[in-house]
Amino acid sequence: MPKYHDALDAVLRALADPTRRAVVERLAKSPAVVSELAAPFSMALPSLMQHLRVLEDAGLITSEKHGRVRTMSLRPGALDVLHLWLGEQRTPAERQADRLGVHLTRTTPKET
Amino acid sequence: MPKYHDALDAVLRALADPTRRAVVERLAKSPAVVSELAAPFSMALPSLMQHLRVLEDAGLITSEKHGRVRTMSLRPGALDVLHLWLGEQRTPAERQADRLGVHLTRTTPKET
DNA sequence: ATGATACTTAGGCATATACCTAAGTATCAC
DNA sequence: GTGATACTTAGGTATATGCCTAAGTATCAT
Repeated sequence: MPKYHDALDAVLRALADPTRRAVVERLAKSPAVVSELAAPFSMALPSLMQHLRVLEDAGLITSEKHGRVRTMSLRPGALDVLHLWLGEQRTPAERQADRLGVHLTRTTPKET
Repeated sequence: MPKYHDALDAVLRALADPTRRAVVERLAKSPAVVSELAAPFSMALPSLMQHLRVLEDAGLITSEKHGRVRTMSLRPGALDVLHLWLGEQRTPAERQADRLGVHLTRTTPKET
């Protein structure tokens, strides 16, 4: 029953970390092998690997190993669950605006 | 410079917790006072308050106190930053599909 | 003024996270 | 076979997170 929520939870937890988000951003461009993914970070390899595992467990990425090289890819549609949830959290006011096809200029958060 | 990323980070961290997500979902319907928000949870009030604070610090919700009652509301547009980021993480294949106006039937995640 | 309400503040604790180093294991190149 | 390469596995640590109880503070009701 809580399939959807569990998936959403895993995805959000995974994306809550900057390193993992950076990996997702990189993989959005194209697949890459572990060492390529690790290169931009000052982190030890095992640490980065943990992040990759979290992403894979969340279903955000997939991997395939050929020889000693593992290639990681962003799972197409993996972010759909988030997109879906996001759509449900629109305030009544926003829904109204949607209906009218209005684009509101947002009141900015406080700081510029 | 990292304004956007900081905001995104705060939002994602805030949404990574199920309790906080539940609060957001509740507030998406309408504003509510603290005790209303706390009611559905078995959690002690101070614990729930901490969550509310995280949400407010992330800019997801706002609050106003009148007398001894504090009313919390979902900040319209607060989730825009996430929506935006999400749009950027589409794979080349997905972008292609977008361009064609194609709706792919997703390969489901492994478990039904 | 007195008690009940509706939060708030102030510690404290236990588990979860993010990292690291050291020591494998499997391939690949010679 | 040997060494280099590309991960993997196995602990271990330090901080962050989530939750709690106890003790306020500010309002509101009588």
